[in-house]
Amino acid sequence: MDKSFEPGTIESKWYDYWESHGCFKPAGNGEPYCVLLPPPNVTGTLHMGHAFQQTIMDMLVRYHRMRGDNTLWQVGTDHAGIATQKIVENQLAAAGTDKHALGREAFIERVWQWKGESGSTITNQMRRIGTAADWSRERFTMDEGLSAAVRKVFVQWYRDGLIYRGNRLVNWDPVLGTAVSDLEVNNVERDGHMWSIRYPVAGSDESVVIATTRPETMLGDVAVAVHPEDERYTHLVGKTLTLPLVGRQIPVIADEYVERDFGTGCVKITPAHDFNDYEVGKRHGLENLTIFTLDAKVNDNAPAAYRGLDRYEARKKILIDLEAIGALVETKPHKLQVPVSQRSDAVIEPMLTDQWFVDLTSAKGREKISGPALEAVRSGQIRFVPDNWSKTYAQWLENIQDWCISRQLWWGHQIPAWYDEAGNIFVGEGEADAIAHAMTAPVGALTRDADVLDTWFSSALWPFSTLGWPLDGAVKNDAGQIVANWSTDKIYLPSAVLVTGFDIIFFWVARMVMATLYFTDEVPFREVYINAIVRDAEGQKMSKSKGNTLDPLDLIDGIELEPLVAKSTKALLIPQVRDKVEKRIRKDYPDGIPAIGTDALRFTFAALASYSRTINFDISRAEGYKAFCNKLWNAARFVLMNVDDDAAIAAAGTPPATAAERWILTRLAQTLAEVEQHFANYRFDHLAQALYEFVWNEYCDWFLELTKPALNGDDATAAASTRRTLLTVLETVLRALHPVIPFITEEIWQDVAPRLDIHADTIMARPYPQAGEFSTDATAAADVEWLKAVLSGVRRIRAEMNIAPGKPIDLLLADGDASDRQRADTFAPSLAFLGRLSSQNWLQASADEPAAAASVVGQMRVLIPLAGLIDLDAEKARLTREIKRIEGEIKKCEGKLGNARFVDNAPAEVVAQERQRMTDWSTQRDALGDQLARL
RNA sequence: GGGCGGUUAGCUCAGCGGUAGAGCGCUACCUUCACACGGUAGAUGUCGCAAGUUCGAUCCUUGCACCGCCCACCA
Repeated sequence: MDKSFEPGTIESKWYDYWESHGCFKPAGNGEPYCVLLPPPNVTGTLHMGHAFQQTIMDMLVRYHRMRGDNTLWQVGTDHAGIATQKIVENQLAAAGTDKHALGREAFIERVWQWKGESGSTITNQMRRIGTAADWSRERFTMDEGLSAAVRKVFVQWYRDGLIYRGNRLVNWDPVLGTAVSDLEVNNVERDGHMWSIRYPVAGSDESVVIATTRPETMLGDVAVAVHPEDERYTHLVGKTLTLPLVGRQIPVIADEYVERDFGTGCVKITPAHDFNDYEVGKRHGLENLTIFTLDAKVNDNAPAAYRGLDRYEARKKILIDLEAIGALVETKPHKLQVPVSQRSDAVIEPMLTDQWFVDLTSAKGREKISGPALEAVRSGQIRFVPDNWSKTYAQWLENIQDWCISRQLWWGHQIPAWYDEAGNIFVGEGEADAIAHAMTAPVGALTRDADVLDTWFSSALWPFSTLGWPLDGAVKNDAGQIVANWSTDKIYLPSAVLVTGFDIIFFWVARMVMATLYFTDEVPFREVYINAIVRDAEGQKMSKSKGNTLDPLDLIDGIELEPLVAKSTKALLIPQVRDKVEKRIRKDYPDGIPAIGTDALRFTFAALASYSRTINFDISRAEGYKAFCNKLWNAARFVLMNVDDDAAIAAAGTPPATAAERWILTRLAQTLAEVEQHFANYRFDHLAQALYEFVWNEYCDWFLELTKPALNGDDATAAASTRRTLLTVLETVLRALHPVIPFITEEIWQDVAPRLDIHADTIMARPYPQAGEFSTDATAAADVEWLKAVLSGVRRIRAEMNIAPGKPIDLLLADGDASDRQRADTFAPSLAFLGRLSSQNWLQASADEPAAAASVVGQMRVLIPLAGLIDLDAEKARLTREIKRIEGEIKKCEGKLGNARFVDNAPAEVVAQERQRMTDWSTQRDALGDQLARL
């Protein structure tokens, strides 16, 4: 083995081996355990969030597979309608053309081509993270089987009366030219204005003043509303106003929606371009007057002067014109929330359009779809981890709106609906099926609906569509192999746990619950683990324009400064931003990013994965875990070095010969028990910490050191037994660590396992270790604690008295009892080796006590004679300091024990514990006090 | 407006009713035959503020302050 751990050389070797040998496929007759990968965008690239989330899934999958569960990690990618279409549209634009020039069919062909080129980028990146996913079952949301599932679900919901088509006000993205759902709209605070405009009452000198942030929409006003009990205006209700600039006559209506205290208490009503106004309009039977085209220009319903103007140009002109006629009463700055499309940053324009909806709000929609989804979480059939997210989930479902599922795009699942020349709707899996299920025969030719479905519609079916539903056994991959069989694969439903981010609880999680319950009567998963969001070391969101993103692959492989700068600034078009980012990177990573390897990156993710909702990724922390990998590596080197060919190794089943072995096996069992708990609770941070501490602070710091005297001593039995225990604990802890750090554990295990006559192709094929496999020994544990205490005392004296670490010293023990004497005998070689002692003796009762530095273990004094080593004053000062500290502790104990209410009310064991503490401190204080007196 | 988090060592975070912890960083000493990606010893905290419950509160309750996120938004 090399002197230090070099991750690069082993990672691809083992990944290729595992994948090509089918190690990631479900196997065995154990309990089904399925994890669904949230399918990433097919043309995307891996970011830190993916890497973190996938590491968590991979740890679970590897753990359960080793536990013998029939484990399936279902992977795949999402066609990501808008995102993917946009990329290809940008490519076309760069080439000086556009999708309309190409035509729909050619455009879609072009997208498929792009998918073919870049679709495996992210899955190959996933492989670098080490993900043990069954790639032979990889799916794509637009593959044949999933498309069949989409059609079947759409048609079934339609026939069950749960999908409808309607002309509704929807969030319209005028740049992308499509409707988007409520969830795809962000409200962003922007500086704007509030304008007050005077509307004259027809045939009167009176007028009302309305306030608006969007004066251009006045072109579509059909009323002005006041509160029914607002006495300022009751006399005007029912009267008519003349809409300035337009001249149209509009009524004054009364509606409780109006807040009397806000503005003037008069609200202009534009039902076709505002969601609240739309509701008011419905209540009052008002006309919906659309005044914008689909690309947000003023249409022909407006006066000629404004037609064709963009909505913001129209706003300017209208304000000028209002000013000119004296109708503009006031202009003041106003902060407002602007609805912005997530995908294009365009300001959303509410538009009346024909769209398809899933009914989630009618009595039937609630009973059949949204209600059961709510109930599944309320009843505990689905459990959120951490639990508080179930509240978020429930509140959204309680206030849910119908789901607008149609998108005016080309890339996606085209809606299986046709229209005849009379406008009748025909829905079916194909044209013939649609006609066959219709009440009436079509009038003339059928035309297919041009729209596609929201990307999340197909994602919602992921839990069962990937298992082969509804084309049982008929879906084959390019190699002609069947990828999924619903009749046999449905054992993986419900899946065990969904690992995902809170940002898609509504987009995805809730919709999977709705669809899966409806079509399979099963919940899609039993648990939902909501992982944290990854931020930079300062807690800032990672963003390319800030220059604080990290590419997980750069952490794994390392990257020099110049390539890092080049890559981080490449896509940035604004020079100021580019300069800022470059400056930041040169400051943050003056030497580039060191290669830490996949294992260290994964360990870091595990160590950061507490229940908190954000994690701040700090490279220095990752470097620390790289050191851990190196530590493990070198521990293995030490072990292997000591079990070379002719070294005797005790036979399997031989009881451990030394207390040190019994102690480390005890600690191993305890650690494994903790690890099992932490896996069950998804506390990967505690899991990582428990294993880290065991390996470093116990196995390496103490056990390896304790084996040295045994390995080099005369007792052949002890040496042989020690070799077996060294190997056993190492082999076991490698398996325990494998789900977290798969590569290094496999690499080392290959060398270690054969020494124990364990033969398997891969560590993945071996069972996960269980606490019960190792017997515990409380006596041995206490013995080693004693040894550690004595050595700590000796080392502290050395350090504080400035005795060179390598200088041999004499040890004198005094006042101990029989058990101290026995332990001193047992551990004599260890004490000599670890304490660098030239001699160790018990102080004879009759002998004069030499001047010595002291520390106390229980009843026993640990003495280092001072002669020639140190001066008395230094030791006196040291003892005085120590006694003072102990007296502080005693004072605390006295305070408690002197309080009658504490003694009376606290549990007996707490009081007993406090008394014991008091005794221990007092013994120490007395012993050190005596020592000081002697000096 | 409704909801959910957070505030603990210089930094990043665990702990959550009974002696304040980890990693990184810091100080001193040590190239000892697994490892300097190392070893040994050490320093560092009125656990956001205030009141309450309790024998006892970093931990429970209430209020407050600051930071953050989600949802809904008065035109």
